[in-house]
Amino acid sequence: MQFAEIILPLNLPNTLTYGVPVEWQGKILPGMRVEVNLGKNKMFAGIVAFLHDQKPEAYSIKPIRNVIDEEPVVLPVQMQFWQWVSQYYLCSIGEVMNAALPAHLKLMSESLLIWNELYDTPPLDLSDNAFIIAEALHIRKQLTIGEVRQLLEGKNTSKAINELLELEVATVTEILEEKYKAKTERFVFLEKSFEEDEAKLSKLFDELKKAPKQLELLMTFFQMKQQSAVAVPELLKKAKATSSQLNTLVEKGVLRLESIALDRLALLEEKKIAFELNTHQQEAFEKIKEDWQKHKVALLHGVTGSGKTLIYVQLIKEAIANGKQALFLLPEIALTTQVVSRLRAYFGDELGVYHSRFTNNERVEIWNKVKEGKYKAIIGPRSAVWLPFQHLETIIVDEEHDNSFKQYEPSPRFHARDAAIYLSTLHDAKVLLGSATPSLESAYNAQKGKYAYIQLNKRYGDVAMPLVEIVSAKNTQAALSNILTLNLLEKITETLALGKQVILFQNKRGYAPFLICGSCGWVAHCKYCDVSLTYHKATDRLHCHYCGSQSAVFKHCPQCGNMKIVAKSFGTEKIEEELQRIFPKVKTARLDWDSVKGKNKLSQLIEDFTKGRIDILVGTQMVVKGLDFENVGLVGILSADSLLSYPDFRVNERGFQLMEQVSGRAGRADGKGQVIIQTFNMQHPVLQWVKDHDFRSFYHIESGSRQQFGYPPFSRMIKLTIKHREIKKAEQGAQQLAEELKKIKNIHIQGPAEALVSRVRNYYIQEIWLKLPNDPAFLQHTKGMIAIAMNATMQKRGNSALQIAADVDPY
DNA sequence: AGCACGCCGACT
DNA sequence: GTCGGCGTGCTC
Repeated sequence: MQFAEIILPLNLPNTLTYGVPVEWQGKILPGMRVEVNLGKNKMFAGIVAFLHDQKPEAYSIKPIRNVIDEEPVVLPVQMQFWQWVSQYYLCSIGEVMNAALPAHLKLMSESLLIWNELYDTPPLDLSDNAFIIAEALHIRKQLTIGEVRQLLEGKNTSKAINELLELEVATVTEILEEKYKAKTERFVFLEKSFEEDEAKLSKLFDELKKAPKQLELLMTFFQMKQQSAVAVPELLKKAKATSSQLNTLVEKGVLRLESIALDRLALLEEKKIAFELNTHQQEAFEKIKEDWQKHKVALLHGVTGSGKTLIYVQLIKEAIANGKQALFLLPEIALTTQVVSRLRAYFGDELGVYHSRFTNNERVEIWNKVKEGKYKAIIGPRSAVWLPFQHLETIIVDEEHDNSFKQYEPSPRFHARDAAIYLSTLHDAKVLLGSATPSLESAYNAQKGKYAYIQLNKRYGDVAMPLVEIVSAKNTQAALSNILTLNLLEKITETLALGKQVILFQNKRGYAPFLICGSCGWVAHCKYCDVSLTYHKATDRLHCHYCGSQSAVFKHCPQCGNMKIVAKSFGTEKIEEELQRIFPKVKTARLDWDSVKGKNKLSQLIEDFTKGRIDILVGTQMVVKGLDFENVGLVGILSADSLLSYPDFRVNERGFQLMEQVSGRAGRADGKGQVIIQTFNMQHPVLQWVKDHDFRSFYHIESGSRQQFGYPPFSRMIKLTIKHREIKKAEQGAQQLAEELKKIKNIHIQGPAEALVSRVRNYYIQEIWLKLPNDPAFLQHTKGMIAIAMNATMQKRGNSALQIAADVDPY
């Protein structure tokens, strides 16, 4: 008897063992999807991890019901990759499968209610709900549980269904259906007999003289056939015919219809643009190639606007020329911009894009095209690491420092850059990390000689770096604005007069991030989370930025009854309002999570700004990432202090990266860009580094203090989050986990303690931070021990509702 | 994820 | 007295 270890898309501690029926032996391969039963009556599509012949004794074995795929959908290399992610990031293999496979390749059975044909009409002695279902069932013959739920609006479905089952009005079965549907179109062909027999054909024409419409249809068909395959809708349109006329010809045995699968991703035109690297780019390109002889990973440190993209393009071209594949990772937001169309122009159909905006069917097709090698290169965000590459030669991670490469929720909490570096070892590929402001880790690895280091410090066309001015946030005039300093207002006026655009950056959305009672100091808080509420003028309500809940604005202070409730601090909404007041004729717009919620809002906004239909753009983080605007003369950072004063060891790194990136938005074309940074703390070292564009000083000072306090990259960190609906249970669970962890040698345990936001969506949150020595062999072993400690805590009595999550490298 | 088992509250 | 709420444990 042969057995198969099956991965299911569930958070199970291990694979499950199923029996391989004799008829499938030798036909089942690892990576194929198989249909299996789980529990009483559910069916799943699981992935075969591996086959063996050791009969498990502890439980009875169910057989594999069916083999879904003819060849593996997941390649052996990917399976190794999944395994690594699961071990490294302390999550189950099922969670990895869930993240990695496109939704339409993951199947779970649905219960289907079927009408009992012995009944002519629904019986009358049913309860109201059961009768509603029975009526629908009588007409439709079958309904899924989801459809029943819709019918009853979610109320008491199981009770009503049980009633129908007991009276045998309906029966229930489980169905497992393939979710991916190929897009098809019907094409028209001439029947063989006519094709070979000219006499028969001319006889037909004679006959059809009596049916001029059919004749015309047939003539049009012959005409179109000369050019290409004839699709039904086009034929009908061109011949001005109806489908019944076409059907008559089909019934007469003249024409034949055939459904053919279409490629959803086919490009309309394919032309590839040629390009040349400039001297600096060419030098950098050659150095990368040379360094890759000795190092697997190279760090390309190139200032904003130095033309890194063309170097990437050249590297990808080479990989393709060598018959291999390339992966180009970018922060999600950058994909919405010009980069994709630029790359498409270079690579045409050989480049695939992997996007959150593709439909589930399209994602399956992208998956297949990568697996079949039809796509030679893929550009995508962090999720693109999951694609089934056959043989990668080159991986590029642009904006390598960007924290959107890290997934926080749900598990697997992986970092796409680090995962991609591991993936490269599986393919024996090379990695290029690119950034204007490298992460401290990568810079450290470069300095230690683990990574090669290539610098590109000339902006394209020798454009100068923007001039940064640090101004005191106190320099305001109450009559004008409390937020915008006189310096900034003056510069805005100047810039607009020159016909240039302005970007203002503020890291808070909404109108006022605090609503505080001017009398007793009471602050409006969320009912479900331990955070203050933000006032949004657009909705005239208070919003929680953690759980998304909204509530009405307070007219009186609930604590002291005073009416003097004032807004504290300021968000993007408020800034835009002030701008409109001060510059009534100027066109302003807002770029933040609220303003681009709609489907095409973001690309519309970007286009409007690029085309000069907007003069001043106010935004959060979103304005920083990958947006490439030519005509921006001034960038204002309104509140540097909020970027430099939150409790995290990476605050300086984040602040430096962010401000340096924002500054890079200024003066990309002519180099006369200006940056104004408003602050209450003019002497802050990070501001000086930004002013001088001084990455070296930032690196030396910051890495010195990291070493002194034993923070990464001089150690590794794991954050354990413990959640429970009851505060006592959360605290107890965290305490128990800490006790388990104390058994592990050589780890430093911090906590447990309340999380910074100690309650979200009514769950109380405790945290334990672990510091581990930075030694790969030790880490692997210790992570295993941590996983054991987590499981031991979960399995303690009364802890089943406790949620414990590990976040490895939580940054 | 779903489903069965089991223990406490509000109803016939 | 029972029906059914959800917390708990398990799925090869």
